[in-house]
Amino acid sequence: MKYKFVHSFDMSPKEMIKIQKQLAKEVKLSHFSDVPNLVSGVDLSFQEDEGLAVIVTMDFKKLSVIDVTYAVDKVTLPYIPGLLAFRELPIFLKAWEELEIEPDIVFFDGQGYAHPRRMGIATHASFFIEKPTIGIAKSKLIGKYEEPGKKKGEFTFLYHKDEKIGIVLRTRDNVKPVFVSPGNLVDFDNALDFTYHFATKYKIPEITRKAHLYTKSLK
DNA sequence: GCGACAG
DNA sequence: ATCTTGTCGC
Repeated sequence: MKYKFVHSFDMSPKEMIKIQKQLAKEVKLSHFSDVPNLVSGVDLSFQEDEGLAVIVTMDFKKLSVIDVTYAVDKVTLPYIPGLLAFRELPIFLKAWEELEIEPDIVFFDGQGYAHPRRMGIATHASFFIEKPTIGIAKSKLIGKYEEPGKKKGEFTFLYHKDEKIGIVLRTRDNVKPVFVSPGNLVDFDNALDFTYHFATKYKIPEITRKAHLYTKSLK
């Protein structure tokens, strides 16, 4: 991978923020014009000081699971809003090394561009795996938005300091929306289209939902 | 100073 | 994220 991960335990929050600001300069919200073939969804679960990361790979068109990979490791950092990537990426990257498949896009459970420094976990991860990424969060971290219509498919944009940073998407009728944002190497249209493609009958799009289901059953 | 705050 | 039963609503 292009970037080496600096272990979080010998870093202070200030140093982590410095790294985020540096990486943020390299974010490219460019359009991904191909139709994805294989995509992966990532989710983690924790117990005590151990974390489990699961990567589920699906066929984009068939919406079928074709591979499940995971890794377990000790966690060294507590959850700190804005610094989630430093807590979860080390374990994810361990699982990523086990992956024998090359997905076209990788979805994360959390924010992408919709972050104080535009470096949510999905965006941050892209610099290590060098793949387009998208963030699907169950709640927002920052920003303001108008409530989207109550029907599935309706959406509004999330803004921060007058800049569009994400999409508030209704994936089911009368159910709280999810917060979608491009991670890196995809644009807002891609993030919305690709995520909505996985909005079947549940609030959480199938790609991340499947990962979450495996994360629970594997422990 | 106060409120907000991904997982 | 995690700890957890019943319960309201489509």
